[in-house]
Amino acid sequence: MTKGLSKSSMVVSLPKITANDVAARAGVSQSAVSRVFTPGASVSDHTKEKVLKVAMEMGYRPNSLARAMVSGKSRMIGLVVAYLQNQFYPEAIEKLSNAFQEKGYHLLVFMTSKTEGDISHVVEEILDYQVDGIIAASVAMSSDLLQRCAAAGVPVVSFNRSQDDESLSSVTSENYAGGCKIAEFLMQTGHERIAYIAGWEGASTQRDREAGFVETLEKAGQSLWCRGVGNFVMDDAKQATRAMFHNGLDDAPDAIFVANDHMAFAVMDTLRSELGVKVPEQVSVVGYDDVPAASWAAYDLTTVRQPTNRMVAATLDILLEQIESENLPTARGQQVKIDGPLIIRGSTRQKHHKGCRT
Amino acid sequence: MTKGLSKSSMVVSLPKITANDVAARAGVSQSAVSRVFTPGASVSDHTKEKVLKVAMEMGYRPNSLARAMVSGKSRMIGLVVAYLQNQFYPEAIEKLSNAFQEKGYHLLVFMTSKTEGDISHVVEEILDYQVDGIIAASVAMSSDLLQRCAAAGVPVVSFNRSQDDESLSSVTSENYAGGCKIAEFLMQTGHERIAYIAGWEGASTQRDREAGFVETLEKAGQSLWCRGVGNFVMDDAKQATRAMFHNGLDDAPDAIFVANDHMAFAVMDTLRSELGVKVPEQVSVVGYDDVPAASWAAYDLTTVRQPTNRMVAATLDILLEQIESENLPTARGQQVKIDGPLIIRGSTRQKHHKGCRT
DNA sequence: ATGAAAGCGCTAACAA
DNA sequence: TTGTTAGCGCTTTCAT
Repeated sequence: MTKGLSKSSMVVSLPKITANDVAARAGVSQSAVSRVFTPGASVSDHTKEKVLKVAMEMGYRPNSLARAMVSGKSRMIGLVVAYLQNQFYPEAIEKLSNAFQEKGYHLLVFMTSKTEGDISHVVEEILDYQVDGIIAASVAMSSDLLQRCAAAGVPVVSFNRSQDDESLSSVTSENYAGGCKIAEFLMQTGHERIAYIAGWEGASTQRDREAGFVETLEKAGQSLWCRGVGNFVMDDAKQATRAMFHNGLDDAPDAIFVANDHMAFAVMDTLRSELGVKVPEQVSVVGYDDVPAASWAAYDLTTVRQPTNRMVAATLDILLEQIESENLPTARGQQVKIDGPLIIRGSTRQKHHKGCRT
Repeated sequence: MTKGLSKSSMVVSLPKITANDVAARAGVSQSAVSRVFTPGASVSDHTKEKVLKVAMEMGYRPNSLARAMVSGKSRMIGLVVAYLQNQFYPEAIEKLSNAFQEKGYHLLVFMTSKTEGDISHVVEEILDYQVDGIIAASVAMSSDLLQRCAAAGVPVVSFNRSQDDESLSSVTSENYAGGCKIAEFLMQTGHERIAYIAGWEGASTQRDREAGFVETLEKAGQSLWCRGVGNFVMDDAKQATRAMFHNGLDDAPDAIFVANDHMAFAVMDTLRSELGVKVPEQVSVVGYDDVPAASWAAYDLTTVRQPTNRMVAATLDILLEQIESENLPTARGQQVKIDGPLIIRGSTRQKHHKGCRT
């Protein structure tokens, strides 16, 4: 034990084993050791064996940071995310993390508020860590931020948000089409006073869902009965719901499309427990995302599924392709939109019940 | 633009600005630049200003990895986590991430399954990244794994799991006391056939909650009416619920304590929608955690709150103290247990209704 | 196939 | 206060 005394006085001896130590004990050069741990390198089976044996004995593992420094690849992906209350994000993070882990990458997580300044601050910090790529989950990247990332040679994918900026790659579901599907379904099932509760109006997902929804309604000669804003948070959604039923059922909607499931739960709670309105008998509710809770019996929510698996796969593809091709960040990003099905459950009534609103 | 041509042929010119570049332009030494960006270093206001100005112009930011290499501090914390479906974890992660971020640390996330082998694999990978500390959220760290971490000088805190191993620091709520509180409450409110649905039996939280619960019951001369195992997952909890009501209400419990909220939701869903059993009129349900959904009107679940804020604060304290004190990992860890209140809501009946089980 | 040597970008003595 | 000088642990030419 005493032989391990570190040179810096006599404090502790935490034997950080380096490639050098292994090399010495194995009787080879340090570069030989490096090559043994470098996938496609040229080493004889003999040295490989020898080195591996010694390395095992000494508990040696290559230092990722040192490797990152010299190779320029940290095998870390920065994930920027704002809000984990909405179940959609934990689910996505879990899948993203697993997918990237399988490829030897790991996620460095950065929480941020939605304020512009905070985001840019966070992105700077991310870049400091020399991440190989960035996933911006539901946060808006300003153009200058994208510039900074491009300048640093770090590809960015926007997850569950798109942007006009054509240089930004993004992965979303077909939000416009999803909105259409819901409108069609509600009209087919005989709803005549169809309302919408919007998410945060700065979000592309919100805009696209609403556009598809409203335009489909109008194309069929039906216009939106009323509209509220929930900003993707429960409290605002509740407020919007109360406003819609302010005069009881008389001029209230007979169907509400809520811009995401998370708010839809709050809407249903308010309807049933606070206002005493029956779902779906008196009003149908539709959400968006198909988060796990949407299928829980207490809500049994009709919704459009966001296919997280495929969204994650697309994100992985885009990012890895850009990372692995040595090319400069192409000025053109990919905009991937993935179609998701309407999942019909019990929060919407199925039949046409004209005037049947006891 | 042409002046930026990189030496390596004529591919791209991604001008990675280094401290050297800044130094050159500012007419100072590279170490001067370093000092400007090192909190407690000695630099004259004059050079500081000059350097800062040039750095700004060139868009220079210190490379965290290089800094980590030489300083031995990466300012990254490895977070190992297994399961994000349970809302408790996203909430905890969000708070942990924010708390550490404020202190200049960031979380490197590693998802893992609960299998022993997978965990050790993941921990090795974490260590490769030279993290300054590890948070194990609801994953069991074997003794040899702890050894490895200790050997690497990396402190570990177990979050929401404790362990007999005294060398491991852990942060949990007062699970035993929580179990007691629930037993007392259920007895006070006149329940006489009290059941328990367990979590995964390998978890300390599960064991402690059950022990407190059952022992309190027994101390009052009441024994557990029946018991099922839900393993902390919804499907198993549903199965356990069905088993308990297999013969209708005759020999069924009049109260169920479910080891966490996540399972309690599944239990309530099964009870109400599948078995047609009324909550709380026919059976009271209690959970544990007080995750956001527990307060949603659809569940309105009586539960014991795990004080995440304080648990996170404790985790931060323990980890930072160990990181910042240069001491060798003390063989003794801290076991912090934080008390949480019983939150009484509508999933339990309040009054004694002997025999009133219509 | 292997070793020697040159850094990656930075911090931390050590002088001056 | 400042510049000079060593490295941190590794990958990667370049010789051999």
